[in-house]
Amino acid sequence: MNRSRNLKTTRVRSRGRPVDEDARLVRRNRILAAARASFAAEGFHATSTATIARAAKLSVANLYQYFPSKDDLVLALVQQDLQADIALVVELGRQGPFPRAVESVLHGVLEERGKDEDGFRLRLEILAEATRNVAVRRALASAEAQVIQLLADQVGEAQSRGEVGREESPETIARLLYLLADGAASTADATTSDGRRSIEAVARLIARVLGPGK
Amino acid sequence: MNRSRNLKTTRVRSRGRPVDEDARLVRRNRILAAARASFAAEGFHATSTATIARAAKLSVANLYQYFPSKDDLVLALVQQDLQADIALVVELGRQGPFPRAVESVLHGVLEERGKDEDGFRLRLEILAEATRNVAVRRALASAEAQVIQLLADQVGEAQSRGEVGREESPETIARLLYLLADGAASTADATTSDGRRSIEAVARLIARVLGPGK
DNA sequence: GTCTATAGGGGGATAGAC
DNA sequence: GTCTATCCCCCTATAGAC
Repeated sequence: MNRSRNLKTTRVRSRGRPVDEDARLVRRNRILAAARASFAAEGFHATSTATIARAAKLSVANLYQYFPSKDDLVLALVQQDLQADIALVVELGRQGPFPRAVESVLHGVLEERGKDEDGFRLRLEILAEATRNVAVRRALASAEAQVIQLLADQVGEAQSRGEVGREESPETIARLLYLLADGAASTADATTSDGRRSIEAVARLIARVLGPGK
Repeated sequence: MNRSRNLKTTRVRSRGRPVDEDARLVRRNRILAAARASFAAEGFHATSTATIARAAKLSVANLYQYFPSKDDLVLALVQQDLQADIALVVELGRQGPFPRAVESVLHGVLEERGKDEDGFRLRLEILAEATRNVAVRRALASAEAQVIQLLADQVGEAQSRGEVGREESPETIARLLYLLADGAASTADATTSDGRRSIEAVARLIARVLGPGK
């Protein structure tokens, strides 16, 4: 739609014509959403471009007008997902005064596993892919560093407010939270009620020992 | 080698002829070793049977005499690897009196990541595969339950010896250790010296808070 | 901009010779 | 028991019509 038919010139560059950028973005996001569901269901390598195109309701050739290769599509999705992870951690860390925020983080991770199963499958897929794909590895390492830094900042502020003991550095505590969240996100039986109960117990234990000096 | 040429009958069953079972086992293990390296390098789905056969120095058709399908080969490897994980955790938990054994577990996991990189890549691959392959999922859930149970037993004994406080149940503490180990095994920057240092600090923190009553 | 059709290359698995 | 040769399907990516 909105085709200009009086301009049949082959190249129309650098004179910022509209070109329906909005429609392009909408379609791009539709592809990403389809790719997300497909990759989560079958993994990056077992998912064909045809499957994604079908889910996004366009042709394979058209898909290649939006992403130059399957690898580029994978990377775009990885970056989008890592950003969501960062946002989740930050959001969770803000819930309540700090030692209890630890419980919020772990509890929130478990909640998310129920609500956004695709997100957690994708996360495992990204961890595995990072061991062999350089671009994915870089994106993951960067996101990881950001999350730990953000957590450390939150812990530092909580220490200033006297909500968390000063026996350990903010970095160490942040790392501890990250390891626990990582574990809770990967553990197979976090989908069973027994598994979730145990993880919540761990969260309470950690919150208790992190409290202000005894 | 050792071919019997006077028995050209098609089926030689149930009259337990030698049939060189030993050679068969050797070859089977050579295939598993080749598959392990190949799967770790490229992942289950991106690795072709031709790649594995080449690495094991036999033909694809011959490989199919040992494993009826690629899926069966994957599953055999998964089970072998999960057994190794269990053995590792048990071994690590035995090193030293308990609160310090926590440090041994995390330290040992980091050591292993350096020594057996293939093992850790495979572990991520297994976690991802478990989300879509029922047989792999079952094997993983079973191994996970075993590891947590073994850890809980060790913690319980340590509590009897007064090495660990009784404020928390053995199961909760075991789960905590499992989550940390899981996190340490997945975390991308556990391969950097900064990352390792932080994780060791976490281990010390946990060992300290688990010590016998204050 | 979007499509259909197809190129060009591997993939898993097996038949049949030796 | 092991191999070579091959079947048949599906993959990523592109050419060219509309």
